[in-house]
Amino acid sequence: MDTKSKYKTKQREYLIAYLKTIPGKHFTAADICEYFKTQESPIGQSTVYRQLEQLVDEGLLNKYNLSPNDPACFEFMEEGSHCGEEVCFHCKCINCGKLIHLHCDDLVDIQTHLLKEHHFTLDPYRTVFYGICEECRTGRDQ
Amino acid sequence: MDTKSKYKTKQREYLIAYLKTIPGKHFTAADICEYFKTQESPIGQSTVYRQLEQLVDEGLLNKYNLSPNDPACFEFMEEGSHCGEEVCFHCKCINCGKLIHLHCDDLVDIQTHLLKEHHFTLDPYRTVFYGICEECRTGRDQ
DNA sequence: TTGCGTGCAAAGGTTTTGCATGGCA
DNA sequence: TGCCATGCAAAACCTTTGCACGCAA
Repeated sequence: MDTKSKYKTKQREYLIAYLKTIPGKHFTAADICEYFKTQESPIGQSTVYRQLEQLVDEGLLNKYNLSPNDPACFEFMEEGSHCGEEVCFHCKCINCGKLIHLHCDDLVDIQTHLLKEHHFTLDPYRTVFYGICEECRTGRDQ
Repeated sequence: MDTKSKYKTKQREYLIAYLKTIPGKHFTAADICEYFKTQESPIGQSTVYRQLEQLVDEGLLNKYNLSPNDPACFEFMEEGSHCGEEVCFHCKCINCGKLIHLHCDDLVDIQTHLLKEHHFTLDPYRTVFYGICEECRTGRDQ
């Protein structure tokens, strides 16, 4: 599937330039729209959605479904960035909504296990572990 | 937090009765609405949403975020059912959309690992593993 | 010149909410 | 009787789509 964009537009250029300034950070399509509203050349929201989708297809961006009804969350995966080299997992706290990055080789074993025992190729960039973070667990009796 | 319902209404009773007939099956709020439209006593959609949410809080129902923009997916966890005794994980194929149940003790180790090493309490009933299923992997060159 | 990318506005679909009514305890 | 649950309609929300225009190649 050739999902690469064929034209190099200013909007795409500016978008990627901005994304490169926030590697590993999480953002929504609305965040991007907001940011570019304050810039010289705003980008229409349709374009933001379309470009983000395309960047996901191209592998430059990861997209997470954090909660139903909440906006999709993206993350720029710069080549050579801290998330680019090793596998990066995410944990999302059901209680406070915090999103935690995990770089742990042990979790890579999950991939191996799922593949060997269950013939399922896990995509860590799409998968989010849901649960309760430490603060929420120890802070209250839940 | 006391999230238990205080009143026992007919709608709630009928809803739970129906859910008990489809343990382990996946359904959306719209599915429930549709079903009850064909019954003697339909249930308003607000009520369906509110009751489903409540049942999730009570632990009788699991709720999954399968895809952004797609309706939330629920699953009834009957006590003593095949998913009630042991931990049940889910894998969702990004390609064909298939949802796979997994009952695997090895995956329970993930929970232990996440808790001990990362102080994160994984909730397997909320977590979905995304990836590529065997058919999609071997069927094509992806 | 060709046709893809853009942007506006509107539509789409799911979920939530306001408010009056009805039903459980 | 008191108060929660219901149901309708409308709103809210994110995202997609139609279409005309503009711009890259």
